[in-house]
Amino acid sequence: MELAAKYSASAVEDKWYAWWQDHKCFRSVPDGREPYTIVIPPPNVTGILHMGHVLNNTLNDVLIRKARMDGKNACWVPGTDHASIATESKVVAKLKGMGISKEDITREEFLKYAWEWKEEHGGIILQQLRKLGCSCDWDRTRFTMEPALSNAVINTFVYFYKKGWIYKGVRMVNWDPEALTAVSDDEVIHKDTKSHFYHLKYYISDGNGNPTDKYLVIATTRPETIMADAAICVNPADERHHWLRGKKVLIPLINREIPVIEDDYVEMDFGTGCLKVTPAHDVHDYEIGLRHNLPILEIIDDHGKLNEKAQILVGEDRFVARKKIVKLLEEAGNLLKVEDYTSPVGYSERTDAVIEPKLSAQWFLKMDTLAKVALETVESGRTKFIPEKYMNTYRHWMENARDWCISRQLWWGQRIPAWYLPNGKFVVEQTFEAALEAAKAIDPSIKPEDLHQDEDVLDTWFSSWLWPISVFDPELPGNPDHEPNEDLRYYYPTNDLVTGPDIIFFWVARMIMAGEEFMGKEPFHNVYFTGIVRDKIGRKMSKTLGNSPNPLDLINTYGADAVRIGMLLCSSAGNDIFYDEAQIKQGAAFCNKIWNSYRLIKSFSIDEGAQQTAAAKVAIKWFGARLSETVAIVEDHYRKFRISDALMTIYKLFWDDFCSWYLEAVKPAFVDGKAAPLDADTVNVTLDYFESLLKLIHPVMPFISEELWQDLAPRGENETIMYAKTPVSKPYDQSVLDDFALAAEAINGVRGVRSQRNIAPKERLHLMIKGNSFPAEVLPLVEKLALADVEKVDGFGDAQGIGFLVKTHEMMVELQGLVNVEEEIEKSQKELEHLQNFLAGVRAKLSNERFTAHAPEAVVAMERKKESDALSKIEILEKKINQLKTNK
RNA sequence: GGGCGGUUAGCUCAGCUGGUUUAGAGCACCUGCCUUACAAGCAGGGGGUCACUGGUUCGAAUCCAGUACCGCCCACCA
Repeated sequence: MELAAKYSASAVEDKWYAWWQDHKCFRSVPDGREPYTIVIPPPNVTGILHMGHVLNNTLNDVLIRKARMDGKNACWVPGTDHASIATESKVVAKLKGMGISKEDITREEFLKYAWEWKEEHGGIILQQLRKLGCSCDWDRTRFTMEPALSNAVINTFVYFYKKGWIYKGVRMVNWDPEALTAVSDDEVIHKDTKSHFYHLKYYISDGNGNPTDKYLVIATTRPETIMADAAICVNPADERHHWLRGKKVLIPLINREIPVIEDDYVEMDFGTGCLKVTPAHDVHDYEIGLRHNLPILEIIDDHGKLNEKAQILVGEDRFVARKKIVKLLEEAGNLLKVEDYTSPVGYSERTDAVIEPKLSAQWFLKMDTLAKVALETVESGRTKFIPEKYMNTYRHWMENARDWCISRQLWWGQRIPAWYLPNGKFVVEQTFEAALEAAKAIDPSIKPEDLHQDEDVLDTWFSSWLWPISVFDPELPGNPDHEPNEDLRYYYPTNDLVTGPDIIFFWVARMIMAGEEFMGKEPFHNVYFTGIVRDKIGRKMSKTLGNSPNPLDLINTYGADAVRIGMLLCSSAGNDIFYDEAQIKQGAAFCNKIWNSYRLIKSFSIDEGAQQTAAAKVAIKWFGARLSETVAIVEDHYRKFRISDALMTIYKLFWDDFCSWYLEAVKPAFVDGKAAPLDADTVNVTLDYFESLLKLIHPVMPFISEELWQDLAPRGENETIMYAKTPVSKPYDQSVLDDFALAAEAINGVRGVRSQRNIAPKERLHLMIKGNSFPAEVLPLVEKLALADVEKVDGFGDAQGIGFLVKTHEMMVELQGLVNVEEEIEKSQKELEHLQNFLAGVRAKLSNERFTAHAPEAVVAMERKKESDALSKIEILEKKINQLKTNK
């Protein structure tokens, strides 16, 4: 293979991804090996890849590839989520564009459009994941609304219904007037919203529906709902309002008479102490209404518009109505004052519409037992959260979990398997046939056409909570008699789940509930929470802000490996990611570095007769130890899910240790303008080291590592780095590392002199090392990399030069006639001063009896070592300064 | 309103079961180099009283308390 000077990713990446797929490298089937399993957090089926996906799936892919190279049977199950609200709203929008309103077509027609949309856009994101390099077992691709998984959802519903945990009830729910559906409490986002506090006069009725001149004042943020008032409520202990007992008041503008009631709920010192009670449009008012048997009058319709029961402003949107009614109230003299007021208002997570509390019949799943069990799963440590801080959040939610509203007034999703009889009773069964039979048991005269299925579908999360089970064996959930199939037995529980903390309740908690309920076992051992990807200035990436780059563009420009590196570099667990393209550029630069180091290695030629240089020998010994040391560190990082640190450790090993030190040490000299051949051992060891590095980096940079690994040596037809074994850390000699560190410091010293004195890199220098204690075996390395003749001397005599200390080894680069002695003295004096200060600090510590008495021996010994080291350095410096002064 | 987490170099973060040469990394920055693997590079260099205040301790970035900001989660006082 001819290698260009620059690495170009795109051809390489497409080639190897296709090769991996052709060779079934991602495929996993149960066997005798230990399994390692991840299920993908299923992206929305019609979604497109965004930076959050890139982060998440890169992490997943790193983990799965690492496990694969560790010899495990790695299985990453991909798939998509039908995402009921998100997808339905996209389809509704598309139909709107075609001039079709959802209300004008039938459920069947709508679903036809929806499936068409799904076929058209579905799975795009899975194609995009391939560009990223994700090694999913595509043969296992699942979709939450495919027949088998839908069936699992229905079974689950019936199972819980028959267990008595699912019930239908009329409740105040969170109504999204835009999506026209109820949403769960968790899908409501409370945002502090500026509004006004309107103080309104309600006149006391004379008993015949006519106003007297007495009035009370209420304060409300929602004057448009006064027409639905059922009472005015005060706290029974509030003496200010005792005169109102038994009185009736008139609703402004419409003059409907309502009673004054008393309830502890009312805060005396909030507002005016008088609360207007509107049971149909406020949760708390609804509760009060129940306690006091108040009538419920709904004046806002599903679209958030006032209906005819409002009597006035009929057909107006609730916010328009608010403005208009304020004017009307003012004209009528009922508006006392208006205050600015900020209060939390609920918004729909999906549509951002202001949630309207609305009374409606919904299906609920009881949470008490499920939550209790799922809390124990995490508290016992059977499932660990990384970072741990999410435990607290989780516990709090689990301890306060409210019943889960699982019905949605949508069409895209699994339809609730409840069938109503004409008399209003209903039956819950898996199929229509079973429902008919059950119905006949209630009323033998029932005919098929008498049964009417519930119009609602189930919450998306009611299907995705089964994901870690249903992707393997959809028959199991809700089917207690079913024996788990081989896949489920082998792959479940999965190992790690990588996901965002924003869906800890929606998804993570509920998967744990379902896992415990149906499998009696946690669905995963570790949950790694990523941060949220933000832009450089900390804003959440969003389509509307337009601050989200298209990952595919980035992959095309920089390559998938570079994009992966860029995302990982700044992603410590649980911290938000501040995305910056510069990091991806850094990734691309790293690819190029790797590429070019390989170009160098490839250019090595072997001469069987050549002797291994002493420098090469030292370097080989050192890098072997360094590799082992680093591999151990990397393994530790992986164990702790510190992926970003693992990457940085490998990055530095590759760039600094291997390229800047090792390769510089072994690379051939130039003779007659040509690189001299090397001995076989050096070349072979270098190839070995390089291969180890490729294997280390492969989980993070799958493409370039495969490309170079394939070229590095002849490979078999089906061989791939994907299944090569992770390098292992072997025992190593610490003194080898220490000696090398000394050599490196000496080399840096010489380079520093060069830099200060502007001495050309190719000019050979003379380095003198005083005494004989400097390790002799690393001297050849110093000679080569410092480009200096190294000489051990007893003393520098009257040689002139620039001196420096490496630990306690005194060295001098001889520069006859080029040295300013004054400067040298000054420099040494400065260093001496610094050391003396340091020594003073150490001695202060050591002379403190309480320190020597209390501190552990090792710590005291360390301080003594510091003291003696400093002393000997000081001695050397003092002598040197004297010498310089004498020579002057 | 309740809870959780954070505040360390220009930026992003390590370090936090207290002591390892008077604080580390990557990027950015500055200086000099197109030196036959790589200018997406090489060599050298500058930069932080570890948010603030107090406490515990022989010793605190690290433990405790308080303060100030920042972020997140939960919670519909109308």
